[in-house]
Amino acid sequence: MPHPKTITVPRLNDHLNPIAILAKSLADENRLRILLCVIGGKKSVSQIVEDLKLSQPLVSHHLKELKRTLLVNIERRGPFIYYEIADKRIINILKHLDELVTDLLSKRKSF
Amino acid sequence: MPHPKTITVPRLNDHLNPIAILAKSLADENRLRILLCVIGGKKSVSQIVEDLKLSQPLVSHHLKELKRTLLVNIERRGPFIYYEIADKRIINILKHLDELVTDLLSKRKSF
DNA sequence: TTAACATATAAATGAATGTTAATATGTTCA
DNA sequence: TGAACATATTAACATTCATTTATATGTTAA
Repeated sequence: MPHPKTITVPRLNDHLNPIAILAKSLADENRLRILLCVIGGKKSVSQIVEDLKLSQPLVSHHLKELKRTLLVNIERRGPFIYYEIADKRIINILKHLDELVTDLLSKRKSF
Repeated sequence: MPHPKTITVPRLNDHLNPIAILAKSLADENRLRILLCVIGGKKSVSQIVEDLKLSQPLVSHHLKELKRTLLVNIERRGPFIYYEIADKRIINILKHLDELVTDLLSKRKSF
């Protein structure tokens, strides 16, 4: 008869390394822009390049990292390669981070 | 009469830099361990050092970064300096990251 | 096959980062 | 004061990382 409330931080300690890897993948502004850019649905690399005004090798580089950390999925269609968000929950996490950082900053001056 | 559902990602795009900075602060396993270490309440540096078996300069260094990104607060009492979590919402965010990364990894093989 | 296009990869570079060892700063108490 | 302790800072180092430039791979269509 364990009470749910007694479990404060379930198993978090056992997964710190993958959590850190995932956080690192989110720790770059251009990667975040790319992630948000493919929220709406699949987009080709060239579409992302055009939308974000970033160089093609830079976008490919970051897409490779996002793919490595499983945050995006790939689909090849003809000469185009389409990327899409692998799991939309990441957007909610970004929203939570945004709320938190906004509150933290409103109480202090700056980073 | 805008429909709520039309707003997909509210304002997230305007805050990508602080979000990335916050994510970077979470992107290190030792910093995550230190964060979890001070969940329960204020802890001195030497207590953290002993709990985590990390060197004192290393703990001080990471605490400085956690403080810079506003994730911990400080209270000086005598020769001791106590650190505590600034906002417990960060724990929920870590839980969400954990759930997500667990699911992602269960579908694929590895990072 | 070749030309044109889409994407990935490689090499190079500067900057940032995590860690260790050594030292400095700051506080308390005798 | 000075000794003992708690914490911070510095210097040095190796490693990682973001970016640019140049080039390679792969696909389609003529």
